[in-house]
Amino acid sequence: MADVKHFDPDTALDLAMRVFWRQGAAATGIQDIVDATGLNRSSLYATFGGKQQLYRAALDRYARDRSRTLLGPLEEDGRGLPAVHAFFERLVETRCTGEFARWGCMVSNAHAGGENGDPEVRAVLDRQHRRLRSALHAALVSAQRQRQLADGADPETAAEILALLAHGVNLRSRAGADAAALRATAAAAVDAVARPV
Amino acid sequence: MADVKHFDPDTALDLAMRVFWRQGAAATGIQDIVDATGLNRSSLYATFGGKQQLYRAALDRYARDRSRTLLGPLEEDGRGLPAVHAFFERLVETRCTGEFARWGCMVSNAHAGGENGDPEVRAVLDRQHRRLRSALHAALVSAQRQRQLADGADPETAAEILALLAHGVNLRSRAGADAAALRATAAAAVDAVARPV
DNA sequence: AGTATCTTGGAACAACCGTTCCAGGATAGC
DNA sequence: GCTATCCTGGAACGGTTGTTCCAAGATACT
Repeated sequence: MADVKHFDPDTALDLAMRVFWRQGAAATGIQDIVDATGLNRSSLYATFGGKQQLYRAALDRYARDRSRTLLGPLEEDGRGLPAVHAFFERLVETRCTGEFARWGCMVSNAHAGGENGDPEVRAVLDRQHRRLRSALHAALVSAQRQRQLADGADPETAAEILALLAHGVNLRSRAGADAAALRATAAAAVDAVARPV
Repeated sequence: MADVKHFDPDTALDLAMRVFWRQGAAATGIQDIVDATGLNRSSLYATFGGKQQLYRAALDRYARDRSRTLLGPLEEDGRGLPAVHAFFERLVETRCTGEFARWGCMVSNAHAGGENGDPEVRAVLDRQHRRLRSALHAALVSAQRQRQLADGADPETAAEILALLAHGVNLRSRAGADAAALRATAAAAVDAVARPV
């Protein structure tokens, strides 16, 4: 009965996540994880099971973190259109600072990379996309109820457009994009879909 | 004076491109290229120089092909807004058929993957994005000149929004997306940005 | 203190990575 | 038919991949 680890699995997962985030799953070796966490191979395998399972755990952790800080407020904000605007401002703000500016969004990266070959990874990706889409949809329906949308506007279509746009914003290579310009673009897009033909 | 290759470098590059497209650069081994092309390692290295240079050549070839069939018509179509609509219909159409449906767009994949660490790769990506953006911009300016846009519409912003949207459409993991729904979404987006506040 | 149980460090594994090398085959000019 | 030149096949390179194994260390209970 000496099942006390010499490290904190939670911090280790956090460090591992950062490596996968920066390099992608394919380009990351176990050695990189060992170097980053300071853990031993044995401990890694005993705790997380292997590279692929560790990547899954890291991606899941990232997705939940990101959902909490980005989607949570949108889901709880009942103001309608202003809530959507606030969401995109948060998105662009975080997108252009710190690790996001350098590495893009780990979920969006996984969407485009070979990582999505794994069904379990794909499940996380789908979950995240559905949650984004439905949060936007709910906010837009709320906006419609508060008469903030032009007559004939379709919350369904608008949510889909904005969800795709959010993915475009998240692309890694557009890291150098001007934050102010991106903010203006996103705001204009929200206004555009709110006042359709 | 026996500098006659026993194979066609062009077909070989095409086959290699398909492998890189499907698997990404990091997940593709030289062996995969050997299997796909039927060539020998020696011939590969003598002709293309190495893995990274081969990937660059493949990406460049893909980008040019795709530009020709997708962006070319947009650049030559002077109808304005209908040209933009036609572009997105072409985009969604190809996006939902054949290899594109299975593997996404090689350029968009590279945007999100570790591939864009290479400056030369990034150059190809930037070139492609600029061309997309400026083709959309030109078409929207033309639309404005033909009074197809609402007063106060900004072709600059609209082009940026639509370029981001195009990237979102191209994401690999959204492969199973319903073509008709995607078409409708894209069309609605074009109409939305054409008739702003 | 003794023992059982888990964790840790580090070596070792086979398989594969991108790349290089060289002998032998194929071709073109003489 | 000979020779010079390039191309091809395949072995081989050192390094790295993800994973496994085991002895040694650390802890908690009796």
